[in-house]
Amino acid sequence: MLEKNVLSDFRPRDHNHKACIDIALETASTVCHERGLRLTPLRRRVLELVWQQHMPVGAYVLLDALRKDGRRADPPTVYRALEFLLVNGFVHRIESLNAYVGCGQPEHKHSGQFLICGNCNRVAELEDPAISRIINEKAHGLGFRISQQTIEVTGLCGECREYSVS
Amino acid sequence: MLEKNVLSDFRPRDHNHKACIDIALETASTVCHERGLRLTPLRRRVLELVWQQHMPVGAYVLLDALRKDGRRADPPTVYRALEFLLVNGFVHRIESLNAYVGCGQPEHKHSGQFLICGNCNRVAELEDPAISRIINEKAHGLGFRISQQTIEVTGLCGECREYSVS
DNA sequence: AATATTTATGATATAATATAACAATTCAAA
DNA sequence: TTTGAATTGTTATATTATATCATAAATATT
Repeated sequence: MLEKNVLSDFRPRDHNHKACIDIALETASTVCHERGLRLTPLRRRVLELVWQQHMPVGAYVLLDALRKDGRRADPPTVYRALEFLLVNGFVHRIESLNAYVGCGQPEHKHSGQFLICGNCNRVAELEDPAISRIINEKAHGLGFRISQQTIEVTGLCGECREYSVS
Repeated sequence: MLEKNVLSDFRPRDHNHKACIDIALETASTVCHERGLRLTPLRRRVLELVWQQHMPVGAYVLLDALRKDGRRADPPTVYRALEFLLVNGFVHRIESLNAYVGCGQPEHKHSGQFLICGNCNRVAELEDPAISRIINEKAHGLGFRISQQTIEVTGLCGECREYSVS
């Protein structure tokens, strides 16, 4: 079972990933309607491509995929779509990888707390108030006002630990 | 007074910064001697340049500065020096800025927890065990084994808050 | 000290990531 | 249905980083 502070856990290799994609697209569509945002075919396609796997994906990988669609695409095409998706919470940027990953909870704004497996490259996203809170406390104690938290943890996911040497 | 979990607080604009640089270079020199590392003139100079301010500095800014020294320098020159300084803990990389900042505590390995002022660009470095611990706990709870934590918080430092609109 | 070995730097080229700027098109409001 | 705004097309370029091989400097070995 998924703990409530885990927005997305490491997904087993054999899960029904099509459902993940469908839900993400459906959610994005709904949220866009609610907010008067335009999920254009391009933006929708880029979001779908980001969701191809539960791994961060680079902008130029997305660009190549768009070209394989037969579409004319240049860097601004994908960066603008990513900008839209980022600003509206449909994807997060993984700073330590210069890459992008889908977010299943665009309904409410959050920075995301990421566990990144260095072996299989899968990502889990947490949104743990205890983590945010303690960082907030420490920052406030120094007179700092937080606008954004970047929390990216690399290591080995449970599955990869089992197959690696201790 | 500096709390013990704050490796370097936001420094007042009028502090004796030459002392910061001197101490950083002296510390690096000592640590290198202890560990059999070679703090070559180039590496020492790059470290000195990183320490010019308590702000993250980009690789190409360092490159320009090396050239102003009259030295022949190309990207690999500065990236190799940075690699040495990073691996040995004399500088940290700020992932969200693609930039580098000096570390005053190279004696023991740590990832660093950074508060980055979006107004004045100064950085404070924490090493707060409570933050690390809670992230560790949550990660372990998901079967994840951490190798590296990237914690970068952007916002406004106390001084800049005072001069900005609430 | 002379030579061999390792480590560091010089030098050239190119890869990978990202943005600026302006034109054309599409969408939506009036 | 025109008008204005938002989106995408298009070209160019900026920014960040690495690969590779040559040279030089430092250290180790004889």
